Parts: sequence; structure tokens; C-alpha cells
Amino acid sequence: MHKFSMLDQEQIKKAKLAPAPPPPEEFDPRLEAFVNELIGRVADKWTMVILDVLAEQGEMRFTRLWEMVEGISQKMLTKTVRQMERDGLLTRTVHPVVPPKVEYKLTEAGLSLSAAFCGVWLWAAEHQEQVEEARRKFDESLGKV
Amino acid sequence: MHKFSMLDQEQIKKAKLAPAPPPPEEFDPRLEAFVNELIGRVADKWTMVILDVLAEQGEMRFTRLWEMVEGISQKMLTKTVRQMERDGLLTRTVHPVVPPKVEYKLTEAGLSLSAAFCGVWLWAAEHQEQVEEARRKFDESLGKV
DNA sequence: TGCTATACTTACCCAAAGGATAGTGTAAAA
DNA sequence: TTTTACACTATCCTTTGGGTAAGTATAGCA
Repeated sequence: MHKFSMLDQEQIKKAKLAPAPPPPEEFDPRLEAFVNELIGRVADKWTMVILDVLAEQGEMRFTRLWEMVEGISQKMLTKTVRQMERDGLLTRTVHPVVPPKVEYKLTEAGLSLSAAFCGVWLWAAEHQEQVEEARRKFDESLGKV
Repeated sequence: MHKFSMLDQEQIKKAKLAPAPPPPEEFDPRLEAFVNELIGRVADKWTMVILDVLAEQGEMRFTRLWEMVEGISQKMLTKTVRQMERDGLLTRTVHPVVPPKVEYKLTEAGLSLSAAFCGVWLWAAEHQEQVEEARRKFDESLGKV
């Protein structure tokens, strides 16, 4: 996604901009890029749901978590919690017993991210009907053409 | 994603739960499902960036928007704004002139969603270093095994 | 006469996401 | 002795994401 990895399309875009791109106000392109990458990683459906479940229910074992997250496959659950662990959003505690026991718990960072997503959940709940209505209208206006 | 479309895995999961699943507190499964679907649609990388750009810069034409959204292809931009239009997040005003002129502008719903995402952007900016550090540690601890 | 700008659409293609299914290891319960 | 629980892996296979390139329509400019 780096500038120099872009091919024709991107170069055309850049070339169109004025000769010397003056650095706008306050703006760190590295932070910008990182934030974008992080958002892409974190604003993922399963990540958001897992964050939500763990924030509400606290520490939890794998199978319980699997039951709580509607519709996820084992594979995706494993993969998603691993990513979250890597990003420091949760801790994964393996108890060396048999049968295995692994507990998942949000870190401070995970808890604060889940709090940050709160507004989005609220928005979705509040705008449910409005969105359904908008879709209905849009789809039927397509039919008329 | 409906309950009855689930196959073995899901049935196994359900069967494990106690005989009569008592309806917990306040909880509408239809709302829950819709919110999940909507989150999945809206918590998309490009949607979030476009929301951000339009919220900051106001109304904008296609090419300008394309310049502002780093790294997106024409195809994805078209597709994403169409979805957003369908969901009622933005309006697409076509001026019947030549060369074509199309303006994109957030609706109230779009603006409020972008506001809801504000916390997430902040979180990402604030936790950048922490996340990088966590990844570094995680990756090197893998190397030791 | 031909080029340019704009906002697309269409066709083609590859890579990644993600679902289903089966397998693993081990201790304790039946 | 077989079964079960748990937390995964591994494999296969289909769907989706997403990039590139080329095409479209037309007024105005050179």
C-alpha cells in the first residue's frame, strides 16, 4: 500500500495534483498509515463481537466463547483471538491440564477499545429501521429504471 | 446466517446448551442479528475512511474523493459509495452535464456514524505504540519456541 | 478532426477469506 | 474398553475481495 508500490492509476492521480504538495496543517503520514492499518485489522466483524462478549462477560474459556459468538466457525474464532492476542487486546492463559483449559480475558487496551466501539453499537441499534428503510427505497428505485 | 441454515457444528453447539434456553434479561435476537450484520457492513476499511474524508471535507466529487482516499481503486470506490448510498449514509447527486459531475455528501445518518467512529480513531492513534510493542513481543516469543 | 475530462462499467484474473470436515492427544468417567 | 471433553490443527474447497485494463458517452477546446 506504499506510494511507490502503486502503479499507473496511482501515478496518474498523483501527477494530477499541483507541482509541490505543501504539507497540510498538522499531519503525520506514518501515524495516518498505521492508524489506517490498525483500523482495518480491528474494525472487523468478529473482532468487534468478541470484544463485546468478553467485555460483557469477563474471562471465558474457548468453548464458552464459541457458544457466545453466534455463527463463527472454530477456525475463525481461533484465528481472530490469536490476532487479538498479538495486538495486545486480550491475554490467553493456558492451564496445562487435561482436558486442556485456556482462558481468554481482555487487557486494558482491549477494554478501552471495546468502550470506543460502544458508540458504533449504539448507532447501529438506533439506526436499524432507518437503514432498512433506505435500503428498501434504494432497491425499489432500481427496479423502476 | 440464520439459525436453521447452520449445519452440524451449530447444531452440536446448540445441543450442548441446557434443555430449555431461558430468555436472558432484555434481549431481542432480531435486533442483535441486524446489528451484527450492519456492523459487518459498516465496519469496513474503505467505508470508514470515506466516512472520515467526507465528514472532514464536506461535499465532494468522485475524482476528488478518489484522490483523498489513499490507495483505493476506482472499482472499490464506486462499489463502496454505492453501498453507502444504499444504506442511506450518503447522497449521490448526479448533475446531467458533460463531462459528468457527481457529488457525494454525507447524510445525517452518515455524519452521526462518522461521529460514532471518532472514538475508534482516537483509540487507534493513542494505542499505536502499545500495539506495535505487543506485536513485537508476541512475534519474538514465537521465535523462541 | 481529434483530444480531453469525468464518472463510471465490464471483463478478466489472482489471492485471500472463510466454511465444512476430520484428526490429535490425554485423562477421567462410564 | 469405549466414550467424552477440550482446544485446537490440517486439509479441502467455494466465495468474495480487489487489482488492472479497456471501453463508453459527449460537450467543448485546439
